[in-house]
Amino acid sequence: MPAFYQKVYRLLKKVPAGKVTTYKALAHTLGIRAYQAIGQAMRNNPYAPRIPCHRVIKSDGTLGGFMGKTRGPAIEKKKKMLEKEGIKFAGDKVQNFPKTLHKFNNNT
DNA sequence: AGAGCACTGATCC
DNA sequence: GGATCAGTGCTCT
Repeated sequence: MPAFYQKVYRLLKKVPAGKVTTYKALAHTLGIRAYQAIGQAMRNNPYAPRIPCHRVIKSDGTLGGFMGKTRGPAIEKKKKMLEKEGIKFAGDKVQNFPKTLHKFNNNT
């Protein structure tokens, strides 16, 4: 797979449970501004269960879209799953978003 | 070479 | 405040 994907997955695996990250953060950590490229990596997601793609949300605090549908029943399940991890939601958004947001470490 | 993407920021209304 | 347009960088066909 492309090195770019590996970077995304590796960073994503660094995200602990009970926390989430955003496409913007991932892209910025990778040193790019193409947030959409992150989405493509998620869509491929060869490590589905290993890669917590559901922990990746939009910078707005909303989950955005996961299963190809921006608003579907699937995303609601993901939301519940995140809640079980300790993440709280304020309606359709994440509570304590900046606190729930995981920060990546540039120095590896 | 061309189109696309699970986004984001800016502009228009 | 909500919806649409444009931009972005990388990938696939």
